[in-house]
Amino acid sequence: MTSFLAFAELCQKVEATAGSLEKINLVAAFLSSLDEPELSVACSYVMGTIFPPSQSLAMGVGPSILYEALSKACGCSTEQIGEMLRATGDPGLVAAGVVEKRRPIGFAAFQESRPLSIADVSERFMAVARASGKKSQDIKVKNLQYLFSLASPLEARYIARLAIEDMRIGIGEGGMRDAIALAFHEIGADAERVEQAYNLTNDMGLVAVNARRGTLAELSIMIHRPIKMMLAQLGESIASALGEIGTAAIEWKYDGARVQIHKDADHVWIFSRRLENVTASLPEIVQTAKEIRAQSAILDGEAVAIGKDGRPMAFQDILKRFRRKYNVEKLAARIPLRLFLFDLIYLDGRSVTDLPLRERRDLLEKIADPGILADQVVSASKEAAEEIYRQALAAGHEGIILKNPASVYAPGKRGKNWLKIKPVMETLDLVVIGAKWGEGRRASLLGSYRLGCQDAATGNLLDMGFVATGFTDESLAELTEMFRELIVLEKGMEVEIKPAVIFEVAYEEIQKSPNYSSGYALRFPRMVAVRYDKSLEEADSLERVVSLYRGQRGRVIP
DNA sequence: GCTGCCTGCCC
DNA sequence: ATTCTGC
DNA sequence: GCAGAATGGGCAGGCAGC
Repeated sequence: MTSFLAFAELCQKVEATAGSLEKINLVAAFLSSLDEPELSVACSYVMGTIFPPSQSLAMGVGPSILYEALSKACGCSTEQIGEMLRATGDPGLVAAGVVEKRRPIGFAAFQESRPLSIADVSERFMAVARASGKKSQDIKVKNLQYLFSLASPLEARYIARLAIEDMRIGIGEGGMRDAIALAFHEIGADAERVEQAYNLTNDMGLVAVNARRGTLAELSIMIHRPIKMMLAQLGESIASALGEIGTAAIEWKYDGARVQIHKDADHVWIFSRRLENVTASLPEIVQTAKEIRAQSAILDGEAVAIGKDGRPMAFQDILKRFRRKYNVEKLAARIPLRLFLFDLIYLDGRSVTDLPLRERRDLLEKIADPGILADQVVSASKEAAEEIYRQALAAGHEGIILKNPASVYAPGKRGKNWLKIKPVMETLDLVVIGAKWGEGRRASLLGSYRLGCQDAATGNLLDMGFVATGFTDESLAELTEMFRELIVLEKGMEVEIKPAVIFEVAYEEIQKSPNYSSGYALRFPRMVAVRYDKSLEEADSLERVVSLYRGQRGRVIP
């Protein structure tokens, strides 16, 4: 039985190591020392996941519950915790610091308590996840409290990060893949096989156990078990994408939500991008899938809300359908979803991932009606691609995807065989009116900035959300120093800033917002330039935001 | 029973 | 989702 | 070029507090 302290020490070493090969060596050596149940748990934990998606369990713990548990376990105030968080930018260090100052527990109690094992922690996490109903928050808190009251500072550091499933030690799916391959290579594991097994099961613990037993090959595609979806990479331009791919299969990039449909006779399951089972929310997609002319199949596509005018509804409307549990039929009538299938993964008992796209498409066309297929044009012509792009945007969608017709279906891969092309939107010049202190690599830096537009009628600034990407580490440090002098108010992790600086901000779309005073917010905002040359009065107005909002759907490329 | 906060997950 | 960064 | 980290808006559901 391995102690949790050993796991925590591993995490500490991995976190402190810069080189990825060295990290992988450390993890691999640790994995080799574990028994089977521990191995399964440790693999998930190192990556910062507690439960594989197949278990349909969630911790239900975020910062709020974590800090409540910490304050109760150690007898400190939430204010103290807030201060430590601002100073360290790391929930793990907060936990370690708080546990260190924990009121000492009685000597007898200390003597009796065994050191925490990996299994102990895993049991408590299970109890946390299972708690539901009245008083469930208390149960979650009490279980975490128990762990923190027994933990050393180092253990607490990683219990805290695990509880919110955010490890940040530099090992993700790729690192764990390599570590498992290294730990069990003598039994026939290699990175390729490990990755494949993971992409087909989405459960790293299961993969590790099978790697150790030498049974990786047994993890194969099965109906009802979702597999990782193939993803598109951002292409630079239509011309460069055609240059890479040559003759390409060109499809619209729909503004919808990805669905993976499993059909077995009359049974249908639908999985989302994160491989959640969303079948119950999407009855009309289930119905549509039943009409597929195959005994069994796994299909890939996009669910899109289409309004009465035949045009796509706002993405926000699609969100009202996904994961809905109540009033499903009522919402389905108001926000009907249409299915656009673009790929086939499995057909009548056999995986077709190894077939080239063009053959998968041929099979797909045989089993599905044209009405539920994404249109596809195979062409090497830049003009043809540009015309499809224009049509997609005019129809209110995001752009196009160019696919290599000779490529296999690569689960979980984001590669050059699928390239997405999206328009660059206009930018807005917005006033920085607030900020939030960052965490992790952005500890003690302002890591996120609140933006406002001018309200010409009143002369007030109205906020329209935050921007937190587009900064280099260097620019973030400079901006923090500059804004430090402009802070007018601090509360918690947020600060209010004297309006003086203008950010030029790019975005994909303007959305209606119930959360910001302007009534609008940006979808995927990113900072593209600090406009030192612009004065406050030159910031964009709400009027301009509204006019861009009205004109953005069905946009025409000049 | 209503409201607001928290969490997880869609992009 | 987007973006930056270290390897 | 890949993998990891740090961060965005908005929705439903679940729960707590009133």
